[in-house]
Amino acid sequence: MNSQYSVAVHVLTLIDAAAGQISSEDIAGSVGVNPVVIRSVTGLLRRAGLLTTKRGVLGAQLTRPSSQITLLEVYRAVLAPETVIKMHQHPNPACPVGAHIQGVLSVVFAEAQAALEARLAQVRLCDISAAVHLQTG
Amino acid sequence: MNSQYSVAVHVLTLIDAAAGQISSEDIAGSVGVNPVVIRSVTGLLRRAGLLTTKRGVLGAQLTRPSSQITLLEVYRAVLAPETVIKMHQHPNPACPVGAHIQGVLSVVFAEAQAALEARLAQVRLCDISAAVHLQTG
DNA sequence: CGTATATGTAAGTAAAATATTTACAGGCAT
DNA sequence: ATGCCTGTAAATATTTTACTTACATATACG
Repeated sequence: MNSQYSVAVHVLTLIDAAAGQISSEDIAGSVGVNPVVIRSVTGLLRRAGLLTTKRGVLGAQLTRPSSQITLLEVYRAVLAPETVIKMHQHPNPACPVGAHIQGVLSVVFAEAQAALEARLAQVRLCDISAAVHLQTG
Repeated sequence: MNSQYSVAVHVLTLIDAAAGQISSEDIAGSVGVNPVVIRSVTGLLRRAGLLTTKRGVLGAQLTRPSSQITLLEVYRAVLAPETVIKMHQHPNPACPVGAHIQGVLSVVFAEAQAALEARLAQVRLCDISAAVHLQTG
């Protein structure tokens, strides 16, 4: 798994706090990466319908209040892996266990993934913003 | 995340089915990797107390019935990541959001991880064995 | 006792996934 | 028209993962 998901939440938190008036370069400065990385992430979030941006125009706007955006939606937006648990790729189909282990494990891993996603669905972007600003004092 | 976890479950399933009388080369043939990879995984499982092996002696034995081994124990045994969700590494401490986002996200990610692990704790090795052998017919 | 065979482990190489950077196109505003 | 911003492609670098080779160590059996 890459760090796009974590970056995406950071980006959305900044946009939420800045009320949209923030450049990809400013965001990049806070996240600690190249502005190109930020624009790549905002592109994913835009295609997922979580924010709007315009070529040539500074800023980004959330399409909904942060109280109506869950971390699961963000997870899906950045095309994070279907299952975070990785499967080995070349079991031997000539072996009874090798032939069926992937099918069995894919069910188990999907259940574990569903449990993880259900937890992410319970956290809203506004919860992240609130927690961050609490610590800011 | 690497595929050691998935391989470990496969290995344990084979040992369970073979009642211990199986070589790392045979296991490698079923898993589809080099025997060295198998011995590396059995090493982790041995150090975690899930099985015993001996230098020079063919085979591996589970230390407990497969009904008393959960997939969470296997997960921990192979030193799978503390959290499967990856965090970005260099947020800017001079920015209020950058300074606190890691602390906030680490809590959220830990909760999601706990949900995933709780699900893995509910699956026993014998459940995997049973599911595999059902499909074998 | 010594040979064959098994596991344990280190080390080196190859391949793949991530991260980073450069370059530039497209669009808006003053 | 110029400057500034976002969008995107492409190249490079870095890191992680996978795979392989080599060999040490231990046991069993003739």
